[in-house]
Amino acid sequence: MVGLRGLERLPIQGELPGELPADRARLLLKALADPIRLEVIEALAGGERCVCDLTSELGLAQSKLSFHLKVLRDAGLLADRHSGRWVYYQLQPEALERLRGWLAALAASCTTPAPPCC
Amino acid sequence: MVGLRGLERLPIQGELPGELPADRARLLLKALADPIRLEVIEALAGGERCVCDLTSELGLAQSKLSFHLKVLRDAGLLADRHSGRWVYYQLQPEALERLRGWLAALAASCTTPAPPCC
DNA sequence: AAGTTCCAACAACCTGACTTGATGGGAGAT
DNA sequence: ATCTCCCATCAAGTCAGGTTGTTGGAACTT
Repeated sequence: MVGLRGLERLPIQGELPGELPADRARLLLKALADPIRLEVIEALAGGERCVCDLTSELGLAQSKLSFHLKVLRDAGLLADRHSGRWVYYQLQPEALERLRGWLAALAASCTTPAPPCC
Repeated sequence: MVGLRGLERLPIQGELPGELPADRARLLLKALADPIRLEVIEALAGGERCVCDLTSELGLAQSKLSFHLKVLRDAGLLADRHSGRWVYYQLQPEALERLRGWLAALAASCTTPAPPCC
């Protein structure tokens, strides 16, 4: 599997309190750090899409796409919606926003000069 | 090696024009998506540090830390500064900011409902 | 000069993530 | 009921990325 190593089942979906622990940030980053998943993300940036639609647009094997969609969904980056025999996926702006907040916190005071050292 | 696969030597360091192509974003994300590198990043969030300092604080083999520092540096996330026989590393807020911008663009219109499908 | 410390780079090994192909379930159509 | 389509899941194989130990250069000390 993928974005995991012992922390796959923390309560990911419902977590709005801006603060994002490092482990959670790592899960998001790991989910995003794959070329195919980035294509999926960018395809979904325009709005919700169904799986069959993504399959043909990205030219991926169904099994392959399904694998990557699961990784993104487990990370909380995507939400799925079932309708008939189709499944629609949507990018979750909250997840992106939390990651942005984490990045902003890092940048806040990183330019402090180094102490004398050793 | 790591954050690469054919695009390791694009001009990474000097690139302020807010726009961040997907390939570049992927390089940043891949560099960040590692537990050890996240520890390094967080250690540097407080300000510049020398390598020997990081080695002892994170309890890492010198070779291992050097490997990860190179990945982060190649991605443009870190800048190094040599002084005597010491090397100081600093987090680059511009890189973080560019990534934040990329994330913001993704979130902009991702909640558009799906077209009828198939 | 020789010795020591700090750090980067290399080769070989190894683990874990990704790929591939196949199987199975759910929902609609005939 | 049967068939078809859409999608998730599984097992097995592949391979890129990370680890480990070592080597070597640069800078300072004695």
